[in-house]
Amino acid sequence: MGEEVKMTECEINDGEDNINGDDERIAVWEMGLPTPDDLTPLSQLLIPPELASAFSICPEPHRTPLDVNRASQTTLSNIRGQLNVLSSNNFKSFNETTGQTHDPIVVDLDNKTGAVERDGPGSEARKLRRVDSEEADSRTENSAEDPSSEAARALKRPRLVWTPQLHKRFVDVVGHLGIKNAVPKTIMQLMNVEGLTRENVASHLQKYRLYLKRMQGLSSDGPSASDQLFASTPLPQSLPESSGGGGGNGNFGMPIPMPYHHTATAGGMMPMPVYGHMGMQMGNNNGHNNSSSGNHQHHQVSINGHQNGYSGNIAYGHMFQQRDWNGNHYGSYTHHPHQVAPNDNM
DNA sequence: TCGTTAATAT
DNA sequence: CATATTAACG
Repeated sequence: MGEEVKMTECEINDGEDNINGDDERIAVWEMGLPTPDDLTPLSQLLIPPELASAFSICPEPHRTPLDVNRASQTTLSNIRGQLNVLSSNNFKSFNETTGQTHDPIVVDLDNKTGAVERDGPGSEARKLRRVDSEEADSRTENSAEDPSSEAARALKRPRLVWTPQLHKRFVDVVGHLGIKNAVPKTIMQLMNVEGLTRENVASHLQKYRLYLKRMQGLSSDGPSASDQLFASTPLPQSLPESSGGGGGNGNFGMPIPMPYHHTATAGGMMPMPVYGHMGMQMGNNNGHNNSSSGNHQHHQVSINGHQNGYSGNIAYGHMFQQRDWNGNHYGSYTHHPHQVAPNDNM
């Protein structure tokens, strides 16, 4: 069923530096926030792949700027509240290690299998879709008709792929909050990734915790080959979060990003798509190596409108598996359902 | 309602 | 088999 829809969208805001005053802090945050204009509309919103393919229609109205705006405001409000409550974690520069900043996360919507193919020039290669006997999804759009974007959202959401970037954000936020405050909702809010749900975060958090536990249990460190994603991220020093209300906690702060424009220097990171390979799985870390040897090209319609945003991206969909960046290949892909490989640059 | 944890799906 | 989603429970 779920065919693959890939989406990329973006929206993370970036923060920078620590500020002391709450007000100031907030102000900064606001600056960093995507703001309606920047937020940009996702290119496509997730739409049930099946529906899309069945009807060959492109997604709907997704979120209109208004929606985004609204969401943004909501987030902002929440964040404000949190900032006040959270006391202070001083936000600091974000990635000192990587030296990268957060990018807005982009959710890439791309359809692969079933999508809108109709136009496709030769896209005959339709992977065979299961006989559509009844696959046609009985449920059309009648039930709830809320043309609003919410409805669309409500419909089945494509499988979220935690790209390294997303995970990075996640880890950063968790580290920032401290174990105690790191709960799904808060994390989700701070990540400020559009399209990311509490459930998504909760699920990932679950895995993350298990990972940490494992790690901790097993002697020092040695990121097993497994946990590709986690292995690449620096473990937060789980410090017992202290701050409950007070003020500084012993936590180091992680920053949550702000307004910086990413310099698109020659680095080679652009927000684009590297769809090619790599979903996640890195044995060790990084380096971005995406050579473009990639073969698959999808158009990533990223509509990034952000000016300063950073972009990370969320990805849905399936993709072929990950190959190696360096030369290692993983052998496990028997039949991978789908994964989209986003671009990650951490 | 939210956060966890277990089960189920892909 | 790994990872993400859905269900169940406190």
